[in-house]
Amino acid sequence: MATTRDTRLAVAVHILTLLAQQSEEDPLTSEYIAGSVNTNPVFIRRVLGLLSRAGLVASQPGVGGGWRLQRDAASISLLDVYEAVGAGPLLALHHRQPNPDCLIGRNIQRTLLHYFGEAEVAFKQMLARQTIAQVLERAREGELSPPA
Amino acid sequence: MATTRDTRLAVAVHILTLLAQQSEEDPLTSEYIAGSVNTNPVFIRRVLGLLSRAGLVASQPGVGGGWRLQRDAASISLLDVYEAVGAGPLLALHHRQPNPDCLIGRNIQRTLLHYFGEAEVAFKQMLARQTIAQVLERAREGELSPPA
DNA sequence: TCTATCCGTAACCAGTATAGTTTCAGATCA
DNA sequence: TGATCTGAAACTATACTGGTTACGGATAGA
Repeated sequence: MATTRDTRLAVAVHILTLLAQQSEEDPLTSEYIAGSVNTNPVFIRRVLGLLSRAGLVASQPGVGGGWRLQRDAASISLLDVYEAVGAGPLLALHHRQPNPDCLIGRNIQRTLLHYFGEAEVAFKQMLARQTIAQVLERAREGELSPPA
Repeated sequence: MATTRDTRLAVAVHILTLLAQQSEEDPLTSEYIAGSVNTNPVFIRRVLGLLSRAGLVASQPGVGGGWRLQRDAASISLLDVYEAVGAGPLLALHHRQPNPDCLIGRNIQRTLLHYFGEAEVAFKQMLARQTIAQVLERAREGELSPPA
């Protein structure tokens, strides 16, 4: 199956939140994590590979091995995670170069880059204020409120 | 060809900017617009259909027909356009339901919805401040600066 | 040293979305 | 009546996401 949209950020945050509630001495395997996310271990390892390259997690192979956080959950912002999974720009420009013989055509892309860029900055600034520790806390709080 | 990312917002803003510099009596055809965007008229008409349903443009069939703005360019924000083209949420959640037997699994999606939602609001608030009139003005300004 | 476990990665596949293309019915105007 | 333009359907090529299988290499423990 595929349902097509990129879910790597959601999965990455899920993974990091799992690791954040785990003790240092008890790493989680990609198999276990896949069970919580409800997907397959290979996809989890692919995402963990991105997080590892960004220095957010580290792995240990072999019996009793698995993954653990490399940084305090309160120091990992969602922007860190967003950048770690390497998502492209939020808004795409034209696939093909617009017509350079047209006033709008030859200026639109630079202009869009400016305005789209401002919106993306606002988006990232908000992500920068949110941390894995907050996500974990809020997920725990969800348990307290009576189920609807 | 396809290059896959959704370019409808970029194309929609391009279209509206073209129409914004056009006089009321001289509508533009989808064929002409396609020439500026450098794509085919059918795709342009598909996007124009969305803008039309949102009340931003109107069409007239027949000889001398075409498209014109229905609202002042200064009153059309990029958020209006964004919503008109009906883009989905910026950040996807998991494709499959996470494991409900896991604390994180059963709370992560609601939690992500909250934090992702805040980032999306910030993004949209910025788009709401930008107008087609500004885009047109900035595209014209680009002409004045010496080419690099 | 041997074996079980776990990572790391490649390869391949299925499902889906974008947008290019062709085609044609219907509206409008001269 | 005929030229022009919209509106929409149908089909296609391309590319992306993530599911799946497979296997090499590292590690720990018996």
